[in-house]
Formats: sequence, C-alpha cells, structure tokens
Amino acid sequence: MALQRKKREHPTGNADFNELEDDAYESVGFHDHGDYFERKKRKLQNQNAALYRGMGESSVSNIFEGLSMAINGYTNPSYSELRTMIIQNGGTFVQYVGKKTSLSFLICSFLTPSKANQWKHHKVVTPQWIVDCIRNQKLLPWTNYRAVHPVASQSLLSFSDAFKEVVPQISEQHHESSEVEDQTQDALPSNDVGQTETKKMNDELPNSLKFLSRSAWHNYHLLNTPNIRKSTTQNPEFLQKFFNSSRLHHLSTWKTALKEEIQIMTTSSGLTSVRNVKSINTKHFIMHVDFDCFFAAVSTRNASELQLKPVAVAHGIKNSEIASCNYEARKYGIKNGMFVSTAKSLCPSLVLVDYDFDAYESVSREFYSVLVDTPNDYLKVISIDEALLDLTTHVQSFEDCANIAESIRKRVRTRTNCDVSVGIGSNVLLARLALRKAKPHNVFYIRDEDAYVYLQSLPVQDLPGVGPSQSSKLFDLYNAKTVGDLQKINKHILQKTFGANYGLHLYNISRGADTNNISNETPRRSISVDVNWGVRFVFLEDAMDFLKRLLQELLNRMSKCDVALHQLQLRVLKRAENAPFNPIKYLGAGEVTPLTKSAMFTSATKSFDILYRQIVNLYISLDVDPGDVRGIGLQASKIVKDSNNEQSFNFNAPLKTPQKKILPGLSNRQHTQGQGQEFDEIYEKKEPSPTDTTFVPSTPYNLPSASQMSPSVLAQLPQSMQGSIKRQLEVQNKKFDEIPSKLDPLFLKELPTPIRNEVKEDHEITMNKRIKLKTHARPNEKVPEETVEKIQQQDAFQKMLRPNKKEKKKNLPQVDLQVLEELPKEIQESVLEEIKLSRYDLAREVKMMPNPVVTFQQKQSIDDLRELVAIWYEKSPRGPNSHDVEYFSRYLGRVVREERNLLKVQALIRWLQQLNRRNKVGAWQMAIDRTVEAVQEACLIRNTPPLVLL
DNA sequence: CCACCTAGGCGG
DNA sequence: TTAAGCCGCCTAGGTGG
Repeated sequence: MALQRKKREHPTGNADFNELEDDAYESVGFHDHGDYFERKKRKLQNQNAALYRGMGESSVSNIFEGLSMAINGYTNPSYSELRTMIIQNGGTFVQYVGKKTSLSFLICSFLTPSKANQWKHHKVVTPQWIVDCIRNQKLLPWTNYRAVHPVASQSLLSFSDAFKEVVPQISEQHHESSEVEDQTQDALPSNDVGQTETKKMNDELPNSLKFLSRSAWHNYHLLNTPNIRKSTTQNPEFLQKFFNSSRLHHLSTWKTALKEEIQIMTTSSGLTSVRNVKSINTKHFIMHVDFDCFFAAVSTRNASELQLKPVAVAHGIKNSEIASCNYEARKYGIKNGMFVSTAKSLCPSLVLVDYDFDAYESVSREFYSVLVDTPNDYLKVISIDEALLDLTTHVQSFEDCANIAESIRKRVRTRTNCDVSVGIGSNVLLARLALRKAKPHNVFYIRDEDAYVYLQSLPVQDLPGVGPSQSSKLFDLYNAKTVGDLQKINKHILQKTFGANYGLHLYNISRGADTNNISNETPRRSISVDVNWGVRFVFLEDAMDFLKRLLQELLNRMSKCDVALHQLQLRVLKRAENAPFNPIKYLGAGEVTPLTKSAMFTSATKSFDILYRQIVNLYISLDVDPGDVRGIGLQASKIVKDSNNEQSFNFNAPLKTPQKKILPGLSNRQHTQGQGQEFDEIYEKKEPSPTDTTFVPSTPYNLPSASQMSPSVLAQLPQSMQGSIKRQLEVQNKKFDEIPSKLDPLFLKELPTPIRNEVKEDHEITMNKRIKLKTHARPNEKVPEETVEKIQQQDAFQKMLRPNKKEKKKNLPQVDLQVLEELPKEIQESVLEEIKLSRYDLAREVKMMPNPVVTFQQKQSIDDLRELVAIWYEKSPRGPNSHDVEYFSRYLGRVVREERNLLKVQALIRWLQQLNRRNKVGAWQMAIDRTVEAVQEACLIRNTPPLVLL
C-alpha cells in the first residue's frame, strides 16, 4: 500500500487569513523541520507583500500610519490576526526584528525576564492596545497597555495585591474567564465531601488556574466540553480507543506480527528454505507483490456498485486524512493523505467508507497463504498488503516470473476479490520500480540492461529512501529533478553532501544497483509507544498521569516479547512557537518541535517503578509547559531477552548467543568493514562474562507484582503528582486553610546557620562527582568498590535531621516510618520488602526506597512551601537577605539530591519567578539565579539532567 | 579511534 | 460533531573519552 505523505497543499487564488496560516503552519509536514524556518520566512515575506498589494479596498483605516510593529510570543488575537489588523489599519508590520531601533512598538502578552530586559527601552504593549485602538478608531495612549512595567516607578505590592494583579491579566485576554468559577463549581463533586472541604477545593482550583500558561488555559476551556474531553488523553480509555482506530498503529503492529508469523510458518513448514548464502553472486529474481489501494479495495470488495464510483477510506468528514482511495477517485486528483474536505472539493460525489480493520486482516491472511504456497527461496514481509519474494532458484527467466506473478494475481483475486500488482527485477530496487509501473492490477519487469535508461526518466522521489527532504535538497543544490540528473553527479560529491553511507547509496540506486539486498530478519531492537493525536494537558499531573498509562502500555508490549530494557527514551512533541492553540486538524498536533531525552540503566529493567521515576526526571528536564504538549512517546532500546522465560525457545533469537546481552549496536551491524566477523565474536570483546558482573547484577530483581502502582508507590511520588487535590488532602493530612497565621518577618534570619556537616557533605559529594559520572557510562560495567562506598555515603541522607551518623546503616529514616505507619499493613510489608531488596543494590541510580522528604521550616508540601516563599518575598520587597538565599538554595539542593523531587524544586523556583514577575526586583532576580545555580549543581551531583527553567 | 547522545528522515 | 498524525529502522553529526 502506498501511504502518501501529506504534501503541501497550496491554497489557490487570493489566500485569506486562515489559509495563510494553515499553509504556513500545517502543510509543511508533521515534523518536517529541515529548513522550515527559512521557508517560512520567505513565505511570510511574500505573504506580507501580497497583503500590502491587495489592500486597496480592504484597508480599514490609517490609524497606525507611520508606525512599525512586531509581534513576540503567544498573543491573543493570534499572530496572524494581529498582523492583518496592523496592516489593514495603516501600520507597517515587521518580521523577525533585527534592528530594534527602527521599531515603534513591540506587541506581546508577556515577556520572559531576559527578554524584558532586552526590550526595556522600547514600547512594549499588549495586543489589547491594537484591539482597543481599532475599536476606538484612534491611537490610545500606549502607556496604559504596557506589557513591561518599568522597575523604578513600580510601587511595591503587598502579597494579596499581587494576586489580584494576576487575575485581570488573564481575564483581559479571555473573556470567558468569568465562567471559570461557575464551571469549576459544577465540575467538582459536592456529595461525599463536607461543604467547607468543597469550598477549600474550589478555592484551590481557581487559585492554581490563575497561574496557568495561555496554552494550558486554552486547553482547560477546550476540555470543559465533555465530548471533546472524551476524545483526548484526559479520557482513561483514550489509549485503547486511539489504538483501535489508528490506521498507522495498525500498520505497525500488523507488520511486526506478520514478520514473526511468517518467519515461523516458513521455517517450520519447510516451504521456504533459509536464504542461500552462496547465491549472493548469482543473478536473482525478485518479485514485489502489493495490493492496489488496499483499504479501499477491501472495503468495496463485495460491493460492485461502489467499485465504479470514487471511494475513499477515512474516519471523519472534514480534516480527516484519507488513508486509501480507489483509482476512480484518483482520476479527480485525490491522493492518500489528503484531507477529506480537500478531496470533496475536487470530487463532490466522493463516497466515504469507514475503516474495517478486521477485514484487512482476513484479506491479508488469504494473501499471505497464497504467497507461502508459492515456491520461493525467501518471503519477506513488507506490510499487511505487501511482500517480497525471492524466486531465484525456482525460475530461469523473467517470463517464468511473470507467469508465477499472474498465477498469484489470479489466486488472490479468487480468494479475496481484490487485485494485486507485481513488479519483477533482479534486485529489490528494480522490483519495486517495476511494481510502480505495473499498477494498477498488472505485472511488469525491468531487465538489468534496461534499468539504467529506464531510471533516467523517473523523478528522484521515486527512488526508495529518497523522500521529500532529500529530493528537495537534491533539487536545491544540484538542480537534480530526475534520476538521470542524479546519475550525473560525482560519487564523491554525493558522499560529501549526503554523508559517506547515504551518498554512496544514492550513487548506487541511481544506477539501479541495490546495496541493501533482501536479507534475513534481524531481531527487533526497540519497542516504542507513541501518541501524537488527542494529547491535551492542563496541569503537570495530567501529563504524569498519561505517562503512567503510556509506560504501562510499553511494559505490556515488552512483556509480550519477554524483554527488559537498558535504555529508555522519552519523546515529546511541543507546540511550535507561534503555532495556533487549535491546529487545523481536530485535536491534532499541529506544527510541533520534537524533543527527546533518554536514560540509561546499568542493569536491564522492566519495573514500572524504576522506569516511571526516570520518566518523571526526563519529562521535567525537557521543561515543556503542559499546555504545549502535543505528543508523547516512550521507546525501549538496548533491549535484552528477559531471563525469566529462558526455557521457552524463541525462533527469532539468534543461535549460539547468550540469553542476556545487548542486541547488536548500529556500528556492529552496519559497518561493512566488519564483514565476515560474527556477532558473537564482536560480543566476546565487549560483553563481560557473567562472572565479571559481580557487582551490578545483570538480572533485574522483580518486585512483587502487587507493588506495581500500589499505594506505597503513590505515597513516594511527589505530592503534586498524586492525582486530585482531595487525595492530596488525605495523604498529607493537612488542611489548606491552615495557612501559617502570621510569621515574624525576621524568622528566616533567625534560623540556624548552615550546619558544618552539610558543608562537609557537599564537598565530599563534589569530590565524588567525577567518579559517579563515570559509573553510568556503560551498562554492565564493573563499578569500583571504592565508588560504591562513596555512593552509599552520598545516599545516606538526612544528616541534618539525624546528626547521629551511626544510624546511617539502618536504612529506615524516621520520616519514612511516619509515612509507613499510615499505610495498611500489607502495604507496609511490601514497602519493607522493597527496602530489603534495595539493600542489595545501593549503587542503583533509581532506588526502590521511598525517598526521604526533606523539610524546610517544618514544611514539606509544595503548597505550604509556596506560602512560605510568598511571605518571604512579600516581607523582603527590596530583595532577600543573602544568608536566606543560601539557606533556601541549600534546601532545594537537598530536595534534588535526597528527596529527589525535581517537580517540587521546579514548582518552587517557578513560584519565585512568578512572584517577581511583576515587580522585577533585581535583587530577587539575582537570588533566583543563585538558587537555580545551586539546583543545577545538585542535579549534576545526582547525575540527572539539569533543570531547565524558562 | 570509540561510545554515546539527539535530530531527522523514510516507508508502509 | 470534528478525529484517531504509528513505529521501527537508518544515518548524520556533535560531544567527550
């Protein structure tokens, strides 16, 4: 099945606003990032010119005449709306501001502190100014619309005033904000919770809403519509629903399953011999068999009246992608991947058909049984509807192949009522190119002697491995449009511009030579789960919640193949800057920036707890606003067979290889220099023998399954992640209105000065830093005894709380005991069990022990600490005392190192930034910087990714 | 030179 | 209502030993 990548769809005629935006943001491709910005810049410039030209009648006024304006960051009205407003009212719109001096106004809703500083000598106004000026048809005094308040003239605000300041800022941009309180009251349960309790929760929710980013705020409103909410990650059933309906997910899983199934079938039945190695030098006969418009054909296979009409398979009716369309529809220019609305405009009589995944599977089964029955040397699964056959030892000529192909076509037709096409060539590349020519419902072969000339007329995009990116690169750099043009380019030039491997590949395939010949299946090397549709979060907790479900899904898939992982990768798609909150596609990702981060595990693991904890770290380190998350993925790599199921024989496992080992790395597998060297030999050098792994156990211990997601696990998670506010109340046994009545303004100064112990500890840890960093370098690497000891020391926490160093070995700090006592008996036991187990592996980066909670001024919950910090800020309007800053920084450092709660640290620093956002007190900014610095250092010591803030 | 990381691309 | 943009593999190119 030819899955068409979505191409840019250029709006015809006079583009209106939405079209401009659609095109610039949506049609470039899903995460096509190459020179996106370059193209966007050019494009926008053209669009501006076009806007100016076509202004004649659309010009509304000239109130902005002579003024040049630029837009920065998220705005409401949107970037493009503002742009039109400015231009239509006589202003000059400036793009990508280079020289600030030439600018009259900068339009923005909010500036980061560093940006604010950068723009302090300019007129920076909120978008509301533009709106109000146009509404009043005159220039209003801009000073009433400042986005940045000058530091000097700003009077100091009291704590409560500061809160009041924030609210109107939001409501000014979102007129719906008055609804918020009503809606939240409706949304909260009022039955089994006392009335005061409910009120407190209500207070708490609007309170946290005040600090939502614009994108999170947007999502909050979006998700208030129950039907929409149901279609997003907020729905606990989302993953299942999504995967059941996702064609791409089906394609992937089908392929994986088929590969395994066919391999087993052909190996055990003896119908297909394992590929003959000596035949490398003999001439091959390769056949590529593929259904014509598979989904559409299957859906209409028993409805002959539909087969004559234009038919497309899609979910929706508007901005839904066409997965497959028949040849009748293609006559109208309809293509796979096109939006239904576009297709409808090309062909109003287009018939839309639903997916029928079960039917695709059963048709495919018939298809593969025909192929398996066809005598062959090798059968390779390409996808549900597509396969390669090596017929080398069964035929003498292309004519023989063509006869077999016709026979396959006939049999498939009889059994499925669908057509396949067949391409034949002496290698995979030529067979594929022949297939293209054969379609629809035909057979075609390319002889070697004709290949070179045949290729010349093809567009470079037709070559496998050459997609939109590489073909546009070829065109931009060498003006090469056809394979003939490509043939003329010097090999070394290709290698220089496209890299040694890919350049050579291009050189070869342009001549019809296939470097990647058909080969035996290699074991899977990674397992991943991705969701890039319907992802909408408001709070950090939403993201964490979804990540838990995603991780569970990953673990389910891993357990089906009996593997554990050494490396975990988190992938987040972040809404691109300036991309609209609502993408064109309903609940789609829109234009995004992909971000990835990975973690290594010294011993292979499949433990939910261990992995989840790392995922939290990875997620935090990516520092994406929850409102901007558009997609999330987890990938398990460096996977190893899990030793628990050693007795079960696995067909896919290479023979003679030990059960537990890292699968071949890229460099081992691909580099042709290593030819002739067996994997095992390579392994022998790199893999320590089992006796070498005395310290770091290569077998992960398995936790009692009851402990997965048990309350004991929940209890050790940061409070902000523990779901609802109600549960937070229970767990912490605290009441939100118990705000410290009134604290002495000098209380911070009277605190005990830093304790000598801790200074010593800090020093010690810094000295260990280098050794520690080394230990994570490679899985299964032996860790020196000396390091272990030091790490143990480092992990011995709570020196401040428990000055008695001899208690260190006890492993159960008082804080934990308190937590433990509150838990049910059996869970207590499970926790104790975990702790017992963890004693065997103290060097483990991720520990099973609940981390100690470090208190500060007898406070430990984020909300209490925020309260404390707010009072501190309020009471020190000119800036904090430097001792207090040190004290606070040290505390945060300990939260990183000991409590290991990066969420808390991030929340507190952000809170401080938030508090200082209005007044912008320089001394406070310096204090924040110092705090961040301390936290980064702590992250370094802990060997976790640094915290990124704004 | 190696091992590791992240980004990007491709196909079905 | 809309809609269901996955997933495994490869290569490049940077960093740090």
